[in-house]
Amino acid sequence: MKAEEYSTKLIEKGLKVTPQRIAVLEAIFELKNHPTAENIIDYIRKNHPNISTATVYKVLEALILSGLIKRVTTERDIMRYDAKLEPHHHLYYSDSDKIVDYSDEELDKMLTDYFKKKKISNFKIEDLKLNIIGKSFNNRK
Amino acid sequence: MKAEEYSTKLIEKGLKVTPQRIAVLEAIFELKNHPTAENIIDYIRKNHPNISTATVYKVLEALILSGLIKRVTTERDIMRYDAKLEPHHHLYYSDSDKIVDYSDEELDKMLTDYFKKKKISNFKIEDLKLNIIGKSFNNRK
DNA sequence: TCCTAAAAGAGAATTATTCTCTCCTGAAAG
DNA sequence: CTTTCAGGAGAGAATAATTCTCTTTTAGGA
Repeated sequence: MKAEEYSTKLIEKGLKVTPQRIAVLEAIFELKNHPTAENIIDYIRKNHPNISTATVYKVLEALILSGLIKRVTTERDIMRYDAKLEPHHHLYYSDSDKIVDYSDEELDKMLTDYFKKKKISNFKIEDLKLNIIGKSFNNRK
Repeated sequence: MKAEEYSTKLIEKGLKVTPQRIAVLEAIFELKNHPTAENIIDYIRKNHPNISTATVYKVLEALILSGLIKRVTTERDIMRYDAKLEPHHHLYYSDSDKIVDYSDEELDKMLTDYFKKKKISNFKIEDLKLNIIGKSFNNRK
């Protein structure tokens, strides 16, 4: 994706366009495996050595508030980020820190249908995310 | 639950029984809303003022490894713990930090049936956890 | 009762994240 | 064209959660 496209995304959300914001957006879109803030900072510093960690954290916060990125839930005390906005679920590898996107419209339909019938008392569902925990068959990660 | 029962749990897992371990176990079982380490430490200190934070963290780690408790996934950088071992899902309140257990055998059956038919390539499923995000209808939390 | 490995304890160290305060920039107003 | 002003960026300190290191204590079997 080109810098111009990242600018467009920012403008659409009413955010000011700055080189740092483009760099953070680019990092999240390029890095696979749902990067941590540290991964993002390392990636950006290759081309942009002077960016401050505080700036990256502030940009991440702004991007989340605007809805351009999301946080991924984990069991660890490190936050991870996700550039994919379409509804999707995650495969959590129990033998590594790998997290892989899993999209499945049939599953989504089944789940929404299920909760259309089966209400949870005093709870209005906004989103459903299935965490699929497991590992690959072969030994290589 | 009585101290004796916590001892039994520890012994069953081959863990040494100590007052600190019983206190941590008791805290997690008594505290609702999936406590943080801080919640647990505060609770224990009421009866056991000298316990060190490092001990609590070490006990939590040991309990997780033995399978007596679990960590709950969150989007935050604070770890939370869960004493409930039966398969269950969680309701995440989007307007507070509340996390509530949600058990639903019918849902579990539907999901396992679904993934019995629909395999994910090169992935062996070990567990399925649905994160249900939403909020209560009324304003009170 | 004694012995030994495991556990607890204290406090420092580490790590991730957030805060504070200042400076800069770019658009808008005059 | 200059001034103003608000939002953003930056640096470094501060904070908060967790982990580590080293020493002392203890549980539980011999």
